[in-house]
Amino acid sequence: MTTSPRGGGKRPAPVPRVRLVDVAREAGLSKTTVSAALNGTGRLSDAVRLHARETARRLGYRPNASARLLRAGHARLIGYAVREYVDTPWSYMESPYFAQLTSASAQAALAHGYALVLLPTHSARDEWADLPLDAAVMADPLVGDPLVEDFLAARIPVVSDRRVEGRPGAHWVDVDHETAIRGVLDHLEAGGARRIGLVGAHSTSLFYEAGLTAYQAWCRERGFPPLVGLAPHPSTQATRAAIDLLLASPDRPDALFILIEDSPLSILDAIRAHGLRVPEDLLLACVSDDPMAGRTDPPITTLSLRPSEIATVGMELLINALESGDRTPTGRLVETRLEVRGTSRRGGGAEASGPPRTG
Amino acid sequence: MTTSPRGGGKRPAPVPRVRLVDVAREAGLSKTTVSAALNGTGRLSDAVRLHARETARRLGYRPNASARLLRAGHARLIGYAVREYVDTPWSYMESPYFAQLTSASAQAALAHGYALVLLPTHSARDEWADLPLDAAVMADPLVGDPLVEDFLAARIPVVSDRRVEGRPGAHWVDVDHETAIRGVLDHLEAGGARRIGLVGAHSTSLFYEAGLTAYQAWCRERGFPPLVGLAPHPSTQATRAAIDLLLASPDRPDALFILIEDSPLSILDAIRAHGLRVPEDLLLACVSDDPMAGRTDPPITTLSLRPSEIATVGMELLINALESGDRTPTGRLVETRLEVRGTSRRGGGAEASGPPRTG
DNA sequence: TATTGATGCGGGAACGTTCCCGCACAAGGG
DNA sequence: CCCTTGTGCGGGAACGTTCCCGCATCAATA
Repeated sequence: MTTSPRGGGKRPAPVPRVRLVDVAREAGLSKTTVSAALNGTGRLSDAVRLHARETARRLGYRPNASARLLRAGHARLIGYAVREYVDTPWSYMESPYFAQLTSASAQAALAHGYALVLLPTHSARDEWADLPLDAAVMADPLVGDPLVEDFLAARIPVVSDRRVEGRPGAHWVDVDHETAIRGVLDHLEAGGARRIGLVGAHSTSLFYEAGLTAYQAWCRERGFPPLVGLAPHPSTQATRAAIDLLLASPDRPDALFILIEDSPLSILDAIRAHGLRVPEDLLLACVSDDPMAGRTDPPITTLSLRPSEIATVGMELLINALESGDRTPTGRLVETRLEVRGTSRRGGGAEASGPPRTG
Repeated sequence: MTTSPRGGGKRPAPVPRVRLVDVAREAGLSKTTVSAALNGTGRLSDAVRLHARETARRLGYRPNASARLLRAGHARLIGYAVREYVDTPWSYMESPYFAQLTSASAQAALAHGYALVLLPTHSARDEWADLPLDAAVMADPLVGDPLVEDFLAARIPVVSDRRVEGRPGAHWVDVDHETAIRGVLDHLEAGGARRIGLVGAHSTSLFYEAGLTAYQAWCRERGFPPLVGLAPHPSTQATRAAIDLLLASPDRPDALFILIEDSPLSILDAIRAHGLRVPEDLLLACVSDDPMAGRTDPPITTLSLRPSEIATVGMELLINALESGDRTPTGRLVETRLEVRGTSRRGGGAEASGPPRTG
């Protein structure tokens, strides 16, 4: 249904936009003078400046953004794409990590006077070639990501939230996976766990690989058995299946560390379906940035990857590189944060010391 | 070997971009010809077209987006701002409704060849005046929203997800609140409820007002007592307090309809804290687009506002208006969807008929 | 041979802005 | 009275692209 207050429409009437030169003519000035008056530049008498501004206001003049851009040589526009969910292009907003990364990126960009453009996951060159992008944020890039290659080839600086080799124009921010993982494992061990199961996923993402490697090294050092459940992909169903597999095993873990950022509720459900109590029968820690994790019963101990922090730092790096014109790659590590909550504390006592930090 | 035309600087090496004219010179052609060759336009021999393309490829030519925009007169860029959360500028991604609205908007825009630019909630004119925006999406605009006014004044068409009066360039998509609310209430009544409590919020959003009005009218018709719990603002804490108030009352409701999109888990918790079983002691229906609602125990009956649908239809309206140049306001209603699940079905029987639709 | 039409390519204006200049004029010092 | 310096404003080129033309050339037809 369409509300159309006036049925009989004439031509679309392509109202010509009022340009700088229109204002100039109306004011009896040159466009140079009007431009200077509006921008607060140049040497002008107050009378002329005021007159120009008043005329512009009266005519409803709006400068043409495209023309400014062409002159300025940059658009103050930053592309943003999440590369992980290539199959399900737009579902990443459902992930708290990416939701926070996205909004924090937009916020950080705007704080520097840039705006963020949302690109689709599967973005091909022709999707953004027409966009005057100055830089790009690539969340969870693939290895040898073609999209990243495209940007670099176009000499558009890129920042990603995964460590990459130093190539000109390719910047990165990441967390110290090894330290973070070990921090969680140490914490679970301190809570009495001796058989810590790890739930990871097959993925293009480096995160799971790094996590698995660190886990195995840690187990070897401690002489603990490595108990790994691997989901074919990081989904709720697959995660649950992996958990089931671990918990159904004859030598069941006494603690679980979920590397996959999944719904906190679903994870608790999966465990309870095996008749296990948390934390009495099983300690639990999850990688998650879902605020919900703090509101479950019991609240879940989480390792936060700190997407907001990553976004802020990454944008800093990116804009630094952009405005200095320096293409030498830069990178920074940000600290993860271990939020110790009920699922990893037996007896519900106060936590040992302040929230341990890793990194 | 190219003769470096501009910038004989020893500074950070501002590598001169290769322009169309550079390709033309290298290929021994005119820029007109090269342009036509690359764009697949004009009348050119295959030999020349190939040669031009090859030369462009060899030199790594990338067309300047800003220049194209200036020529084309439009940027194919659409602004996007969520106006509801003015106080907490970027937190809207945590709401499934807005998360879905955002990603669906970006997706729909791209399907039409447009890209979405994320604007901050509190966006002032100077934040986007430099952006070559062709149109804008305003999610949950305020009444007489100054940002909307700015856009309209700049002759930039706007679409919002709330019904607005017909002003030139202002388009809208909305759901039929009345029908939707009544649909839920009818459903709860059919499940045996006679004392249906409503939890709403004070807000700038029309949604709560419309909901409350429809509810009160419905109760009057049925002769049911209106039991309303109002949260001062739509937050988890305030919602819980409102629920508590209703459930602690001596004449407790036998069903609850939560108008506020809150965490499904938190709502179930709030009810259970009163020692009530769902759906045995209390039927429950919530306005929510959180996929989690389908995975709780029992799964929650929800009224979906269908943000993806709203975004898709809205983008259609917007781009239609944009490309036709027609500023006469248009609007469309989309159907809500009532997902009947466990919390509103006593005995866990199969549902009466297919998922009732409203609208 | 002259006329027409089609084909292949290039010249140059336009898009709307900013900014480097240059010019006119006034004031002040020698 | 001339020279210098400073002030106020405008002319016009650039930014890099697209696209409307016009000018050749050549084949086909009268």
